[in-house]
Amino acid sequence: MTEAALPAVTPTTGTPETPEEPGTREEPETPGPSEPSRHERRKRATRAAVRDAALRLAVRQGVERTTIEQIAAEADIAVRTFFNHFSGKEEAVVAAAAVGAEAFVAEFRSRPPQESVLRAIREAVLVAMDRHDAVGRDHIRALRLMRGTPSLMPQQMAVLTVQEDALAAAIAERIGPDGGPGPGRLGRAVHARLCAAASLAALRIVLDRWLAGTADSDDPPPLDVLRAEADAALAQLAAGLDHPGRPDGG
Amino acid sequence: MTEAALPAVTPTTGTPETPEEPGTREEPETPGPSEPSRHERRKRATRAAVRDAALRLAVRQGVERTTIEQIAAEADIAVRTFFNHFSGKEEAVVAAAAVGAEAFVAEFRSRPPQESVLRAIREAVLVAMDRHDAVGRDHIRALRLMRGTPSLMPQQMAVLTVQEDALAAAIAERIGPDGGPGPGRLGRAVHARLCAAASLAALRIVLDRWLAGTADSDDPPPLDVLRAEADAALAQLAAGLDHPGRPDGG
DNA sequence: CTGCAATGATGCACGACGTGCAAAGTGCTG
DNA sequence: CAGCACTTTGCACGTCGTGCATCATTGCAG
Repeated sequence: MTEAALPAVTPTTGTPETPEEPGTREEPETPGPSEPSRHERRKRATRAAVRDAALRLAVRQGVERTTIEQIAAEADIAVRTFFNHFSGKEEAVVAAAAVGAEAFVAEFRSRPPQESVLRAIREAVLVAMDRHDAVGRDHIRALRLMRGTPSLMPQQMAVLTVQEDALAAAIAERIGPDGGPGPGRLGRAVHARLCAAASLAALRIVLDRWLAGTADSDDPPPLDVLRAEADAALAQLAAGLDHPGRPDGG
Repeated sequence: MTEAALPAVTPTTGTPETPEEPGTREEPETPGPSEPSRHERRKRATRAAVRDAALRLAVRQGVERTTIEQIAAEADIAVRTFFNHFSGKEEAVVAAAAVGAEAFVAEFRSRPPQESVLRAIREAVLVAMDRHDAVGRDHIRALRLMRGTPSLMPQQMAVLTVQEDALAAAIAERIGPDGGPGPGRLGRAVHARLCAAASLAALRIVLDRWLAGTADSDDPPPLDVLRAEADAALAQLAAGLDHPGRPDGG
């Protein structure tokens, strides 16, 4: 399981956004039109540092015993700055869960256009899972933290909603403009969002079950079980919830 | 639209749980085994009073400008007591959204056993919507508050999760024990939860769209549009997301 | 290079929030 | 009635959240 394994509910204990040391990196002469300014990059780096510090502390000592002051100290910022980035510690802890989701949506966008929506989602999920096979202890601990801390649940669900937005937008583009063969009685936007929401819910459910089945072991759980269940749940959505076991035909 | 119209995202501005005046109600000689104790009834009444006060104040002046002290005063309790019931003001405001959901699940449970899962859900939704046809101004205001206040979203999603639990349990009972004809490649529990989560997501999405379409009007929105879209979305889940427009056959 | 505007970080103040604890009030049982 | 369980309450106090002004960094124009 990797950072990009599943949207939303998959935190990372490392950061792909390495905080930049001022002055230690060679600067391009002129930033390209789509390249973030230094301001923007520093801001993102600070945010990532805070997010990762929050998760580290929460894994180490539990969310309830983690204070914002500790997070700020760990990230080497002022407490006041913490609130420039997050509304509270739960949001910071959970923010790590969002890290891999952009890659998942990008993978979905790059699927061949002839694949059906749910087929493309299924493939994107499998690709994301296959990206790395290493399952680290720290990673499992973070997942378990998320699952075992009720106070994190609202923010986890909120993160899921943001990702639902992104996936729905990608699906809407895939379906194409209204008037096409697409969504039948539902409008395109509703259909896209329905696919996104249902798929993400399926992934959430499957991940939760998988983690539940591994609660008492320090060993990395069998990833192929998770992979198979995710695929089966998505296939079920494709084929129809009133038709259990039906081949999805997608 | 009524209290029981849709699960989770439908608040009420009145309370079906009338706070009891101590000493003004005749007591049965002995509480039955399933009848709540007075302790329990008082606790529930307090909770309902707080919840309703929170929603009233939030509708009146906005969530951000509503303090816990105001809510406590409005509900005539101590601030300390507020925290015996809710973790924060957002949870209190959103708690009203959960009021009608038990009735919806009960309606689902009472559907004829030969109906498919999604058919039973569809029928329960339609029954719940038809229970009352009056759409009050206060009610629409509450719905719009929920939609227009980002800080409420995590707690709204959390409420949805609780109701997903309840609906999934009901669905699992309906499906029957594992080993039956039921869920195919997915286990019974996963299938039940998948149905619950996807259905509730559909209702959430449809309600959101409906409210978006009524944002600029004080008039009650056309309820039959909401009814039709909810039914169409659930039918789509029944028939398969990769088969837009397919009759659901359920 | 200098000046200026924009932006993020920071210190500070202070009201609001969240929690533990003990006391008071209420309800139930024997 | 006494004892016990449960809910509410007052209080203390650390933590949190926000507004505001200042500082530091960055990017741009002249």
